[in-house]
Amino acid sequence: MAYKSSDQPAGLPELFSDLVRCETRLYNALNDRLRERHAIVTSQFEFLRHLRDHPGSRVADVAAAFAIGIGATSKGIDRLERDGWVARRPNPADRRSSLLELTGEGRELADAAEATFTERLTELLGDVFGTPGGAAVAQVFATLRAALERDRIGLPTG
Amino acid sequence: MAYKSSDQPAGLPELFSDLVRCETRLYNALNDRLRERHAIVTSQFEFLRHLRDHPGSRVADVAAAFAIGIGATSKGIDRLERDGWVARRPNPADRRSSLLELTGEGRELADAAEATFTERLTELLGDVFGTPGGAAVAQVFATLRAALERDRIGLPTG
DNA sequence: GTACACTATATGCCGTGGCATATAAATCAA
DNA sequence: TTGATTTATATGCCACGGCATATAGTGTAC
Repeated sequence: MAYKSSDQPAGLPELFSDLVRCETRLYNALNDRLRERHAIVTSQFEFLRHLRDHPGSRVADVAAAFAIGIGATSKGIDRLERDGWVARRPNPADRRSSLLELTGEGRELADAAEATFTERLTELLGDVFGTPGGAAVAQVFATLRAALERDRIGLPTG
Repeated sequence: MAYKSSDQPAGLPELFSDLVRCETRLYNALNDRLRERHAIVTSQFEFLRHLRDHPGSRVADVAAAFAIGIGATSKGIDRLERDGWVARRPNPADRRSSLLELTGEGRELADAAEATFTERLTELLGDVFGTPGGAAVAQVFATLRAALERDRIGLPTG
């Protein structure tokens, strides 16, 4: 049976606070390391990694994947393009949109930054999540993410 | 034994992606509901709730609690003060700082917004976390948060 | 094929946070 | 005391995201 909103298990607000505070600090710590080694921040690394693993994405595809606005995504891609890491290719099937792909430099950066990212993340989370319990937590969030995406919850306007 | 960074359990990057994407969508969904009912967003609610529960905090205390910069915190408090929800009281022990507290309106808003917040959060997370496994996840993040705070990881500069 | 609705993206304005700096006050050394 | 150092906060500049709008291209009905 689905949870009724009249049932309010104590602990959900505390869990959300803990999640947000962990995420803030992890993001900051990853930013520090990526900035010092590669002169990019985590959000840029995530774009690069996504485009490496999903070449030919359109701006709207990227926006949907990250649950951020299309305008913000367009501007983020502008910056990566200005820095020579991403190219907009004409979309033969639809001249309103472009197909995005990494340049050679962009791919090198994505790979190098990924090593740094994974190393730092392992320092930060390995003790807590490198356990059977950690795998269970990962499963919970994969499930939650799939549900939020299926129901299109929390997408910005534009 | 602590995790060595040379061990890189597959799944940590995926877990981090899932966490960030869940958090983005949850924050957006909570923003929507709080904006429509109380004309505030989640970050403002979190400030109000914190000041309600920790009256007499200084700006630096709030910044540390949320792992954001002191400047950003000062400006956030400015806005809450401008809207009549927070007051800066002179700190008798140190005239450089102020002691923060909610006004009567601020307290009413915090309480009303908390009901909305908890209701929406329960709709969003009740099914996934209202279970014994959910309690275990909560414990993992409480532990992680405590470790990050103890080691002062991920604090912005100023 | 032309008008009309719809879609994809780019752009402008605004609010907000990070970071560097300025200012005021407290603390410490002599 | 007084001068140097440190601390707490406020402020200015910049980057970035949300939202609204503009523009260009697509699809559809007739």
